[in-house]
Amino acid sequence: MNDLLTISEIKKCPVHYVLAINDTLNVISGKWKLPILASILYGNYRYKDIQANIDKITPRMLSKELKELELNGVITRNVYDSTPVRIEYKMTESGKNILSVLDAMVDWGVSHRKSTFKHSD
Amino acid sequence: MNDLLTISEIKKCPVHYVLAINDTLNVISGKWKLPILASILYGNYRYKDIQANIDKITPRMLSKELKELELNGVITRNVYDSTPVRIEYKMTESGKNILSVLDAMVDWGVSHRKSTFKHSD
DNA sequence: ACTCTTACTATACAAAAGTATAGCAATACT
DNA sequence: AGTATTGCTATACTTTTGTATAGTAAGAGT
Repeated sequence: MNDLLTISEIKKCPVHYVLAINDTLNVISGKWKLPILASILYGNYRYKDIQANIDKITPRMLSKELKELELNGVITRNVYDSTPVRIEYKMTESGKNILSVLDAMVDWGVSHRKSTFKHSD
Repeated sequence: MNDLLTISEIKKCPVHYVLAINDTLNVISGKWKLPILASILYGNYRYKDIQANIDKITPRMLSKELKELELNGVITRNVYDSTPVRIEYKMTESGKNILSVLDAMVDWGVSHRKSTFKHSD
């Protein structure tokens, strides 16, 4: 799916590190992955709620990304036999931990902006 | 360039966090960014060296990505007036710190793989 | 004048990622 | 039978990202 080349193809960085980095990138890259994860984290578990919560996402993209996130073990999909049918997407335990990566990204991003004197954007 | 939507467009997450995350994603996403950064980190400073070091990258992509990384304040470009001309790309101090993000990604990726019992890929 | 080296740029094309718009299937309620 | 709600799928299209291949510019050496 993602055939990013990385450190391994260059020198000694262990292969499983590279795989790990690629896994992580797969989970967070793309236009809608983070918005979706954030929405679920903030308590929107149902398709309609997530859709309403994210401005301008199309149903195609939403279901595509939800499928991928489920496949990657980041969220779960549960069907409840109420009526109308209720389907809930929730973060897995492992999925929740991805916040630590986001924290690292915020930290670097903020200090990088400071040290590089960016004003606008 | 990257109009990733994120947490802010969903709820309360502070805007500068979102900008920070987007900055970070811009620096590491795409097929060649990490290989290039890794190559420079490993001591390949010159265009030819980086190119020789990364299998199958085209000159177009290499110069495109180097420009972007420079623009983003992650690497510097220095021209030395030797002959033939020598140009060196090096990580900025801030650029080097992005390793902390990669560490977080490796950590999550590895433990996620464990907890999800992935075997192959 | 020709060749070598380094560090690229130009043009055309292919593949991947995302958008727009419409419609479907299941169940219940009226 | 008709309408509403939820959770999607289908098809066609545009945009972004990456590839392939060739060529350029500047200086030194022969």
